Amino acid sequence: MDGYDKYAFEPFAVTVDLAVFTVREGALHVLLVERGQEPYAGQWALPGGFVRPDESAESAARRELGEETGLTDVSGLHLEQLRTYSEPDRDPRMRVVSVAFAALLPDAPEAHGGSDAARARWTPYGDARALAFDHDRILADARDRIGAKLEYTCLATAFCPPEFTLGELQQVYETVWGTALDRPNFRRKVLATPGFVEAVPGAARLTGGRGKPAALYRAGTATTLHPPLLRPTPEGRHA
Amino acid sequence: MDGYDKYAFEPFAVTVDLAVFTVREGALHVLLVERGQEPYAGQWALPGGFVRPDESAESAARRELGEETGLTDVSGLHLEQLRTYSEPDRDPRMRVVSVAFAALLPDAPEAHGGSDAARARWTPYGDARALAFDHDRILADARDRIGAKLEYTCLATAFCPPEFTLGELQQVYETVWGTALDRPNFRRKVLATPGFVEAVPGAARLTGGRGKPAALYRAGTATTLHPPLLRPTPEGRHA
DNA sequence: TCAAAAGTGTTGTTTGTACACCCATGC
DNA sequence: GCATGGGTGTACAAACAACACTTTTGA
Repeated sequence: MDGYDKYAFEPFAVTVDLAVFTVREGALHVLLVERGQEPYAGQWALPGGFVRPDESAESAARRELGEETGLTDVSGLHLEQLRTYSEPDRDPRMRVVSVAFAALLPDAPEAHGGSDAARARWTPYGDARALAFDHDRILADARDRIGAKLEYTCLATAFCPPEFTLGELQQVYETVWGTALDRPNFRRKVLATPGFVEAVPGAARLTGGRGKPAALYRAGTATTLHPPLLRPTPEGRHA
Repeated sequence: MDGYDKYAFEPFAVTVDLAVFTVREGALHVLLVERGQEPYAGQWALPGGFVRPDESAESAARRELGEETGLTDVSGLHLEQLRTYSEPDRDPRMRVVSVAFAALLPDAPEAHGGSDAARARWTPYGDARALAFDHDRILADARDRIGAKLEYTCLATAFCPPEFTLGELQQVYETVWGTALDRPNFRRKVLATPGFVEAVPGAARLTGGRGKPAALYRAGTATTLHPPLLRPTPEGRHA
């Protein structure tokens, strides 16, 4: 920015909107809140709120995340800025610029209507439609981004509890991408990437009672995947 | 966002900042402007300006791009939202939230100090330091993003004129990544990706007089690269 | 005739993919 | 035993990387 011109300055409201995802029962879920006031009263929307004068958008997003999910410690959760939505007419009341974030949760703690949200609910991604404002668009963008980032980052571990099995990790990929993956190959690929996961020595977990107990892993220190873990081409992408 | 509370509403100024890149003489250049006013008077900064009440951040960015570069038609240029910078103290005067964009130009038309910019200048990326505000950070983020997107999108053609040779395209990759690529393999890879480039029938261009004339290509219709064109691992990345 | 840049061919290695198969547990 | 999910092996195919070689131009 440049040129400090008081007359060029126009007041904007700045908000954050959050697309909070989790994997539950093999399906991607997103956290929605029911609006209490007009406009869009009674409709579902992404959680969010105003950025306060003394905080950054990131701080505001993390604060809202705690308020909406009821989690006491959200410091370790994955929170990622998506993009900013600034169409002049996106809010009928006034000029509101919204910084959108995507958050990934290991498992779904039951949401409780927080602060200013009438009700909060985990909703299967496919059922989240006709949201308030431009939240349909934001949600779709968030999902695209998450899916793409699974390919070349270690993001998937953010969906898992501190200790997890490779089967659980694979389920994250399969759920977000909506495709089945070959287990042996997935396993090799993950283990061949240094820093993606590290074994928890000796530990094992029974997977719902049935089957052989699986070894446990923790998230590693790496953040990017080289080479990437490409999703099977759905026979219609370029290349 | 949720909860229409007049008291929660705080006025923010919203600006756009642009990291405008071009490849010139085998080096990555970025467009900088010299600040005329305090704060940071006399220092270099990224071009940008206030978002007007009736336009989106994208519109503002494109408007500024035209004003700063002096280009009459910026409609076809690549403009991409990076992220939003919202630290409370990033501007000493007041609360300013800035939406950052990266723009890619085919070749460097000489910049002329536009509207509110005292002077504008193309600067080699490495020489762009000690910029005003948090622009060092924004610029570094922009460069990282561009480099990463070359791997899995067709972005590189945005650095090229409407018709270009494969050698020119390869130079874009080499310049942004700072690594040499094997020409035969690069060529095969590009041509094997449907929609990346399409041949201009019959046309050829002499490359600075010397050497065999090269075939000309246009940007194709694809936007993503599958599989990606990974940069040589600099022996220190994960995996 | 040489340098420079475009373009083609070839070969060995790596990676990915699709399986078949064994292991440990609960019922 | 058998179903279920974890884990290993293997063989074929595709992709990648390195580099030798040919072609066409200007000087």
